Amino acid sequence: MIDDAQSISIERSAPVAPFDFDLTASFATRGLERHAADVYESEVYSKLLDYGEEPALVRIKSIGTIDAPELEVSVTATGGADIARAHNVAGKLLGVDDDLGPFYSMAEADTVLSPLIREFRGLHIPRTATVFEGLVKSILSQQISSQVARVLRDGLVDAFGATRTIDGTAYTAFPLPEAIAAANVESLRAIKLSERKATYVIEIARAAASGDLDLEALKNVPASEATESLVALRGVGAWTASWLLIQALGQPDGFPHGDLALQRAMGKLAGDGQRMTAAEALEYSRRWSPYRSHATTYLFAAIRQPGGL
DNA sequence: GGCCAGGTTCGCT
DNA sequence: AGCGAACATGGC
Repeated sequence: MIDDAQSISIERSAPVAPFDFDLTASFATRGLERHAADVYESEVYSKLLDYGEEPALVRIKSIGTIDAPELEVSVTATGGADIARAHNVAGKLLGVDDDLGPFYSMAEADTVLSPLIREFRGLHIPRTATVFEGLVKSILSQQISSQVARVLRDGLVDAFGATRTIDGTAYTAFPLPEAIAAANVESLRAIKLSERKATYVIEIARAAASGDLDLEALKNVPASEATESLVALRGVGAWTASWLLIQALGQPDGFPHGDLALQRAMGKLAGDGQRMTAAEALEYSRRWSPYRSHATTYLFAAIRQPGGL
């Protein structure tokens, strides 16, 4: 393979301790070497970022410890990529600024959470590179098993994402709204989306690409307002919106009480063993407010473990 | 082979 | 407002 022309910029950064690099990177990739546009292998977390100019490859490795964390972040730019922007996004991908302290203080006294914060100490909340990425991934995940969702996400990235070869390895970025906006329903059906999901994703991509919908702006508004805007989109309900608060918008108190896996986990950990209803899960979760984004993340860390909840 | 997965919308009462 | 059906695919 022939590498594209490139320049490299390396910076060090210190996440807020405690920070477990392996746990956090593994959570971002669902324990896989590759998950959609994210790669985590040989102790390096990497992701090709595409903002419409030339893509930039971010590579992050740990050069510290859980209690004295330090990261080395390299940005490899092909052509005229925006290196400063890539460095800025890189830290957010693994939630380096995420301060676990207040959550841990609350969770220590909680019968459900206290074992989880010990088991997953140093897990930060990963963030998608763009709100669009989080939104599309969430829509693809609706109703189906995580196995099927993975097939859909990988298929979408492979079909519509920009690819660059760097140091002999091919990386693919999450597709830009423009790329999906230009697609048709049939091409998304070909990668196994239902006609309905295909329609929703194309509609949202077109709104984002045209500028009618400014998803990034949702990072700067209150959670209730962001939820209202998201739910107004066809294909987005309460479950999807709450996951976006957690995974894309950086809100502290998101809670997807409609989530079946979460309801099952809470039934086992805090109930009679049977799955909680959505209303029961929501009611129980109030004691974790305003740290429910963290609570959700730690519950899912347990859920996703082999043989987990 | 049928049923269920990390839901949502649409069309009926 | 509330309820049921349809949706697509992979695993058990």
